Amino acid sequence: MSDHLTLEKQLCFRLYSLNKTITKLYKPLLTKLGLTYPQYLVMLAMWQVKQSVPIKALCQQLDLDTGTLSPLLKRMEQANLLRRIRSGEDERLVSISLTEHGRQLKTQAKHIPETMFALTGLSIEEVVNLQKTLDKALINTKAQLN
Amino acid sequence: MSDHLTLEKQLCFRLYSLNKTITKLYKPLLTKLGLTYPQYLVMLAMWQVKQSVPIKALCQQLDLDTGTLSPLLKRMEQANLLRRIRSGEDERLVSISLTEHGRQLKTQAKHIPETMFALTGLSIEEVVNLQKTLDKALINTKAQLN
DNA sequence: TTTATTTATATTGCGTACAACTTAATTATG
DNA sequence: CATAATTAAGTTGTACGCAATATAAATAAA
Repeated sequence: MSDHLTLEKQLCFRLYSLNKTITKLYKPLLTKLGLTYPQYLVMLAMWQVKQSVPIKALCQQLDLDTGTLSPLLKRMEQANLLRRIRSGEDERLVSISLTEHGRQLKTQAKHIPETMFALTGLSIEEVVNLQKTLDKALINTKAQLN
Repeated sequence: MSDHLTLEKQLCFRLYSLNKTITKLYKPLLTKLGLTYPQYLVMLAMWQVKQSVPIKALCQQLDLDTGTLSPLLKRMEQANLLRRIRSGEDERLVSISLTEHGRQLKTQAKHIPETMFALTGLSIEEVVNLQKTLDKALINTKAQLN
């Protein structure tokens, strides 16, 4: 009877649309730091560790494959954000470490989470609840991926 | 004190990640119909109308610009999903209408919304609530886009 | 009614995103 | 030990997504 094949009823379209809109809001903030949004995600991952990280670990953490990360990291190395060093022990491994410039960028990025939170116009409760639901959906959907 | 610059705390990373995961879950369903996810969104929009739709209207509805839609629609025309017809009244306008094949695909797509809902593993209440929060965030963030 | 501005679409260039494939190194097996 | 299987990165090809630009048509202004 009722038609579910409409844009308005699609949860996934909202997700797709909000993701794009938020990325656009990040843009002016990240451009100041010379980063794109996926590059910012790499920086978030790297700022959390003191040592170098193998590319494989970044792939898993960011849920990106090497087809995306390899050229992305190459561009970030050219931008002097990080270095790629092939491991001596296992010549297959390439580890990423931040440059001094990459580490220092963290200071300039400190305000971004609060700024973005404000731009969503959601209350803390709404965000916490949203996180919870998204986490549940993430766990469930990832489990379906084969 | 507490570091907000971590992947785990990022609402936006969850959004980004879930959006990608869901797109991957759509893939096998849509490949059967010869569609990509953005192409499926175009079909959802077109299935709701009987007549032709100007590209401008699609851009607004899908929140995509012509740099994305122009080549996408060209590929869909080549796949015999739709036709692009330049308006006689206003030669600038190009209107999109589905081919017979494009219209008939709707039947094969009918099950997709329910299938995808099941894959999220969320309850109806959770989805309704999620929709509500996403809508609120969408309205707020779009208002910030100048 | 010429000229300027606006509007609709298309094109170019860059950066993801991912499937499929390649290459080189390590580990497992016979 | 030699070979097969596995693993980590990188490469190739296709499709977005968008900023910036181009083009052509319609409207507004002078």
